[in-house]
Amino acid sequence: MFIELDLQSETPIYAQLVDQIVEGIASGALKPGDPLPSIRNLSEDLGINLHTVNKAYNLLKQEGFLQVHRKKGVIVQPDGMPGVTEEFEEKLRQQLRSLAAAAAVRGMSEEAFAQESKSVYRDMIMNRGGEQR
Amino acid sequence: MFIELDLQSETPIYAQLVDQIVEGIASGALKPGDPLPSIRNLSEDLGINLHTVNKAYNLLKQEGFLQVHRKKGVIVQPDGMPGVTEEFEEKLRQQLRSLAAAAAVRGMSEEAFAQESKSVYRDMIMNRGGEQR
Amino acid sequence: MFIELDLQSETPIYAQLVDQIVEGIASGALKPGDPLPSIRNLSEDLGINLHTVNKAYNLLKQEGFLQVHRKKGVIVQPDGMPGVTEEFEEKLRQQLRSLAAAAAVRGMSEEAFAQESKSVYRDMIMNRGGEQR
Amino acid sequence: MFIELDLQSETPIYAQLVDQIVEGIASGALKPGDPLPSIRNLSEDLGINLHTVNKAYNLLKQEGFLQVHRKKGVIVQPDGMPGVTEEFEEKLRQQLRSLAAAAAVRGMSEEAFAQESKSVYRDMIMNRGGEQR
DNA sequence: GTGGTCTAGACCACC
DNA sequence: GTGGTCTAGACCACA
Repeated sequence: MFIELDLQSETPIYAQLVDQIVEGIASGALKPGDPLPSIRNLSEDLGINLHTVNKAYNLLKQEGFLQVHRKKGVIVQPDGMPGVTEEFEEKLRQQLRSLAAAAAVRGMSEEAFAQESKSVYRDMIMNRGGEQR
Repeated sequence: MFIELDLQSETPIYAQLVDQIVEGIASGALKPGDPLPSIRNLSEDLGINLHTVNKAYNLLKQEGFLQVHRKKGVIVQPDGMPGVTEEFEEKLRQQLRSLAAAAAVRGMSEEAFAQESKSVYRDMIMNRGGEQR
Repeated sequence: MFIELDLQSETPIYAQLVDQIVEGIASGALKPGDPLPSIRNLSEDLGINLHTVNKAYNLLKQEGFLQVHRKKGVIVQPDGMPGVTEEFEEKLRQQLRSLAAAAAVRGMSEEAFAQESKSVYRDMIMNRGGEQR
Repeated sequence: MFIELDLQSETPIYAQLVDQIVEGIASGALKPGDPLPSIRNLSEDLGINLHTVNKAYNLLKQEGFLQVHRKKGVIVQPDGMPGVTEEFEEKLRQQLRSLAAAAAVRGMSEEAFAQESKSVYRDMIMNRGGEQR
């Protein structure tokens, strides 16, 4: 589980963290029940502030992707991930619309766009069950 | 071409403006050469600040989607839209990755995700050549 | 709308803030659409840190009691408060259970307990429509 | 007398313990003079730390709900439970106020709230004299 | 001027 | 040791 941050990026650090952890779960690098580094450890490793990590963890907890366990610390949700809610679909569609519009205007075809989505998804999932950590 | 702003949204107003104009172009509601409302007019209509509209127009100009003429005012790029640059593809992929990860974690299948992308694109394009304004 | 904090209390400051704002809404002292003091103003007035107020506001936003409006700042949810969700009922019952148990053990009767609940609710609502601010 | 802990809950384990023991007394599952498991036994059964159980027992002793004997070990207060003190009433009212406010804002009526309180109390008491352990 | 983000450093409750 | 809370002070994007 490697995390790479771009401190120059305009997307906030905590959001990058959230993204990468979610991708870690999606790719299978992080499995349900797996422990995550403690806030302090991770913040030190990444050279960022503890509150920034805390914010990311909290967001993921709210979304139901992580649990804060009294004994094990922070772990990946072991009791089943949240499903595809109405709310999520709405947000997904809205973001896709924005991307699709930009793609369409630049001349990318419907097939190309769908293909791109498909391959991105596939690349992410690819090595499920593969790397353990 | 109707523009709807959500003043409570987390996405800044200027970004919503950019999105909706791009979608307008993608859908065919706005065609190359079509005039856009003046900064002053649009800002008044929407009840927002001049600077906000200005920022949106400037971004779109930079991306090559709009032209700003002294005489004709702001018009939709008539000389061919920018194509699919390497830079754009990279940005697209990165955003799709984030969406795909969230979708995958929530149990949405590759097909469902690709299908969603496809249908969003299609809905947007649907009435090309249709409504003029 | 007066807010009183007990800095010695073991309930965190941000939680006291949340409570009092919710009580303000319940009592009618705060009406839908009403603006709340800016984070900086309130934190200064109360002599606490800006982040503490921010946390309270954020929690209330998440719960749907407040909105962060791009132009008006923070306001009381104007589009209808969230209803009685399954989740809320569960939490309510759990907390009532704890209170009821302590009351029962100390010899407070069912009627007395229900009566207490009733009168507390009533006192809170009492001057709805009354004080404006 | 079964105790169930939720290690993910926000309420500390010792507090959950306190709650459940009080509920046990209220429901009649634990009667005055009844013995409670030794600290060591209970902590092992629940798979938690000695200190945690100890803290819970101590709090209950301070409140007058338990007695700790050198010989008999820990037993439920046989000499009459503490009554409804001024202090308790104040705490009760304060907590009810917080709950009532949240309920009111979400549109729960005074009757519904009082009814909920009543039924929670009743469910707890229901099988008094019933199960022994 | 607003909220959002980030840092640095501190104390505390819990386990 | 863990996460949770609070403070102080800073910069930035947005409007």
